[in-house]
Amino acid sequence: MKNDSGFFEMVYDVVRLIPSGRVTSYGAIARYLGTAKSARMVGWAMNAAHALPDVPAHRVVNRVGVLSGKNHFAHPSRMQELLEKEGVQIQEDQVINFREKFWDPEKELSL
DNA sequence: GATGTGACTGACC
DNA sequence: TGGTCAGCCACAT
Repeated sequence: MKNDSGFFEMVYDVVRLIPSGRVTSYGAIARYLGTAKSARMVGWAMNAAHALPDVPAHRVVNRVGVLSGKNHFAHPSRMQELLEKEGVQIQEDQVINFREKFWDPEKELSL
């Protein structure tokens, strides 16, 4: 990963590595990429990731586990649907046991 | 080339 | 304990 193709590509690579049934935060990805203070950019990248088929943007939520970006999907309920299908329980647009489901690239990829 | 905006986060009051 | 403010960087206009 970490293609020099661009910031977005790096983001996509990380997001693609998120295992099913797990979720991560924009900040975690940003930090992994070295742009911790630019978590917004990750969100921005996700917006563009919308065009890509293999980028599970629904597994990316904000730091408290809220589906902040669900509104950007074709159907807002789609994000929750996909997550629940993968075993992630959602309530009030928020991931239940977010701490348990949380997938930290820095930790999981052991770098 | 300057200005505005955003799927966030951490710090401060 | 909870709401508000500012920073941050890439992309579009």
